[in-house]
Amino acid sequence: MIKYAILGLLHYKDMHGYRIKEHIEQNFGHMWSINYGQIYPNLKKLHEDGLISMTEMNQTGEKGPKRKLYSITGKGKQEFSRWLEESPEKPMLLRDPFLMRFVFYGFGDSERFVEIIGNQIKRYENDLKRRRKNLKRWDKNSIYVKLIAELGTSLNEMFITWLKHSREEILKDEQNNKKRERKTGKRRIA
Amino acid sequence: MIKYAILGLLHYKDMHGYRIKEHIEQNFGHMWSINYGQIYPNLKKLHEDGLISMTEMNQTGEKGPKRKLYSITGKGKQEFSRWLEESPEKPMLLRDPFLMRFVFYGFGDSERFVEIIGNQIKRYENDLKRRRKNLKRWDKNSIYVKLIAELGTSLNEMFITWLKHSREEILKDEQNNKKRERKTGKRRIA
DNA sequence: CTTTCTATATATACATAGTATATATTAAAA
DNA sequence: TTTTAATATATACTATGTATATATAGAAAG
Repeated sequence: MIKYAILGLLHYKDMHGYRIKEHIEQNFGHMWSINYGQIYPNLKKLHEDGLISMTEMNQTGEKGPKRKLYSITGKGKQEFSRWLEESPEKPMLLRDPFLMRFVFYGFGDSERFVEIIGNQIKRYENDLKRRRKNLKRWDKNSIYVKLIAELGTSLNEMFITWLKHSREEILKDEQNNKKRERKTGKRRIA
Repeated sequence: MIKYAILGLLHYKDMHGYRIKEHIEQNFGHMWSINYGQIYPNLKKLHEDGLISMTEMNQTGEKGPKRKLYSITGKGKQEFSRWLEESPEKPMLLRDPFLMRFVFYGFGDSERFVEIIGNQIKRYENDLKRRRKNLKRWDKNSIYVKLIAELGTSLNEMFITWLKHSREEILKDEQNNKKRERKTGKRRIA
């Protein structure tokens, strides 16, 4: 999939590897991240397959070694369009180290987990502030990029609501458990 | 992370590889999927590290080759608890072949994309029906498992709303573009 | 009664995604 | 003139995910 993301960016503008990462961070950093370890091997593969072409640049007055500027080829544009108009097979995949733990929170100390949930709420409330501030920035972009940014804030809002709801439910559940313990205790004494 | 998911399931109950997949599909199939290619190598590694123990079973009256039943060890429980009480570092990661394409829809034929968005809406509306039906089933489980199921439906609802909103915005944008074309056409004639 | 089918069960090879780190170049700062 | 910082590319390694191979035995078909 990253292959096509890179192809799409080169469809928009010629770039070298370092610039691709910069571009993604500036424009999609709120939802997507990428590493050089994914970029350079993919550029190499795309070049071998003839989907992109490469020119070594002799830039002056710039730091660092020579840039390798990549352009999408005709073949590349064709392959990109083919992919773009496919109806995607696989469903959305949500991976999160917090949610992975959440499933098993029944095995541990609920007080600690209420604390961790608090941390998550803080994190995503900060994210949301930043996203809302950036939303206006996308107005000049294509509606598609703007809509993706809107999805980001919606997801964020929904998740915060769910986190707060979960915290309440866990605290309620904990109090019920304590009550039950007290009752059992009394019976034992009696 | 899968390492800890498996450890968590074995914390709940002794299982062999095949059963682990079955269990995940029955209980978390709506949000999580796993393959034997992830399960068996992980079981092997966990066993080597002494976090789980293994007994070959001599089951009779059952199909297939001998099962290898795994149990979590004391060391495994310790390692699992350590992980469980960690505050997760990395943020949520949403990966979706549809959203990856969505970013680049400005490069292609909007009519085709409206069609694809329609397919997505159908898919997630079916998912939502299934999820709502299953929600009651989680009442008997731990509140954590139940809350995760609720998150699933919330995410689903939010995404459908966003898809419908996006479809409208794209159609509106298309009409604006056509109007602009007609105006430019007139000017050219005049 | 023996071949074929199906479900159970384990295992490995391979591809893709993601992290960590090594290396080179040059401008600017100390 | 050595060090630091930014630019730029590249590779090694780990984790995740897909595809496929292999084995066993009950059930069904002929």
